[in-house]
Amino acid sequence: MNASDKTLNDTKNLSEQAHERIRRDILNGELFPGDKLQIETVSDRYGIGIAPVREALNRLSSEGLVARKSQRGFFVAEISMDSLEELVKTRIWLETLALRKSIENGDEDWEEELVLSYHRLARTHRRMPAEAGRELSEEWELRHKEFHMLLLDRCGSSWLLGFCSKMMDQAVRYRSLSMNVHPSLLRREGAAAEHEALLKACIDRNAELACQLLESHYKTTLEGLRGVIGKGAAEARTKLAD
Amino acid sequence: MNASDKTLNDTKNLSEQAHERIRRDILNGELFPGDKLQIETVSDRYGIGIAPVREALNRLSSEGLVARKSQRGFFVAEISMDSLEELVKTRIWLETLALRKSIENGDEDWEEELVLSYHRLARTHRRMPAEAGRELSEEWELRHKEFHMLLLDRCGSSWLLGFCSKMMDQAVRYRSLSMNVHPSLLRREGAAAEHEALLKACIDRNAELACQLLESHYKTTLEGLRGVIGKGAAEARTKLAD
DNA sequence: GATACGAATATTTTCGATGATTCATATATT
DNA sequence: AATATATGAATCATCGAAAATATTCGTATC
Repeated sequence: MNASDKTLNDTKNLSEQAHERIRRDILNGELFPGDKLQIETVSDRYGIGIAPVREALNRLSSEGLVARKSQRGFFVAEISMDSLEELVKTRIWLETLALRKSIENGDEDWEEELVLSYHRLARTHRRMPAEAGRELSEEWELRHKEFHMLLLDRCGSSWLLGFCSKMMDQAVRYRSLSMNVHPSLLRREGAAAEHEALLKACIDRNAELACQLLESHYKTTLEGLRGVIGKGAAEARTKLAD
Repeated sequence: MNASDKTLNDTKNLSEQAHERIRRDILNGELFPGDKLQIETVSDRYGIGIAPVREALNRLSSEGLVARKSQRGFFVAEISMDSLEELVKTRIWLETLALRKSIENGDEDWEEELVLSYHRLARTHRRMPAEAGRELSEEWELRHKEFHMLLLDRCGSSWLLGFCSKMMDQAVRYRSLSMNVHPSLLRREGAAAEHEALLKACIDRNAELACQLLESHYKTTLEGLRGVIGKGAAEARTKLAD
C-alpha cells in the first residue's frame, strides 16, 4: 500500500531489482526504442550479475517493454505513431467501459479515495515548475497513474484493470520519450482542469459525461504527441552517444 | 502463418522449447494449480537444463500461468470459481466489443477465412468420439481458439486481440482441468451448433445477434463448469501422486 | 570494383558449481 | 508437555566459465 515500497529497491532479490530498474528506465525514456540491451552492458550499468539481468529481461519481454529476438538478444521495444494511435484507441474503448462499470459499482469509499488521489495529484502538479527535477516528474507520473487507475478500480474485473494498467505504462513511455525530445512541449496546463472535471463527473455519477471527458483527455494528449514521435525515435538514437 | 510452426518445437533454442512445453502442459491440465514447479524436477521432466527452465518459468510468470514467490520458487497458477466467473465476465465484455468492431471492418476476405476456419473446427469435432486421444483434443482446442480469434481479428486493435488471446488461454485451462476430473461431463454437443449460428450471424453482419450468441455461448460453458472447479483443484492434487 | 567465402571476434545461450535462504527436525529449557 | 532455539537438509538465487550461435572483417576470386 505504501508508495515508497516500490521506489526503494533494497529488500528484494537481484533479479527483481533488475526488473524494476530496467523497467523504470524504459518507462522514463532513458532507454530508447530499438536500443540493444546487451547482457554484459546492462549487467555493468546496474552492477548486477548477468543471470538476474537475463531473468529480468525475460520477464520484461513478456510484459511488452522488451523485444526478444531468438539467438540475437534483447532490445528495447520499438514505438511508432501507428501503434500509439492503436494504443489510444484501445485505451478509450477499455477505459470507458471500465469507467462505466466503476461508476455503477463505486460506493462512498470510492468517492473519498478519488478525492484524496486527485488532491495528491494536483499538489504534485502545483509544485512542478517548467523544468522540474526527474524525481518530481516521476512522482507526478506515479500519482497520475494512481488517479486514473482508481477511476477504474471498481469495475469488477481484475483482468480489465490489469490490461488498462499495462496500456497506461505504455502511454507513460510515449510521453516520456516525447518529453526527452521536446522538453518544453508537454505537461500542458489544461490537464489539471480535465482531471478535476473528471473527478466531479464521477462523484456526480454522470457516466456519460465522465466517459466523454476521459476520451477527449486522451485524444488531446494524442494530438500533443503527434509529429513528435516519428522524429523522436531517430533523434533519440543519436542522443544515446553520451 | 503456418499452424504447424508452433507444434514442431525443433529449431528453437532450449529456453523457448521449455516455455512452449510447460505452457502446453499447464493449458492441457497436466500440471495442476498450486503444484510446485521445482526447478530441478522440471528440468529432469523435460530433459532441459536448469537455466533455460528458469527463463521459461520467468516468462510464464509474467503471462499469468505461473506464480512466482520470491525466494520460494515457482508454482502453477491457482484457479478458483470466483476468478473463472470474473474471467468469463471480462471475456464477454471485451470479446463482444471486439466482435462488433470486427463485423464493422470485416471484408469478404474475412468472411472466407471464417468459413474455412469453421469448417476445420467442425471437421475436427466430427472426428472426435467420446474419449478421443489427447492429440485430437489438442487439435480441437487449437481450431477452436483459431475460430474464436478470427471472429475478432478485424477489430482493429492488436492490443485488444492480445488480451482476448490471453483470456482464451485461461479458459482452455479451466476446461482442460475440469475434463481431467469429470472426463465424461464436457465437450457438449450444442457447441457445434452455436459456432455455426455465430458464423452465420457474422456473415449476415448482424452484430447484435452475434454478440448475443457469443455471450450465451460463454455463459453456457460457464454453467457447465460450475461446481466442478472447486472440487477439481483438491482432487487434482491427489492425482499428482502418479 | 564488387561479390562470395572463411577465419576471427563478439554475444548469446547453456551448464555446473557455489553462496544464501527457507523449511523441517530435533534438542533444550521452562 | 509445550514453546523456543539450534542444527541440518533441501532448494532457490547467483556466479563464472564453456559451448553454440551470430557478426565482422579480411582475403581471394570473378
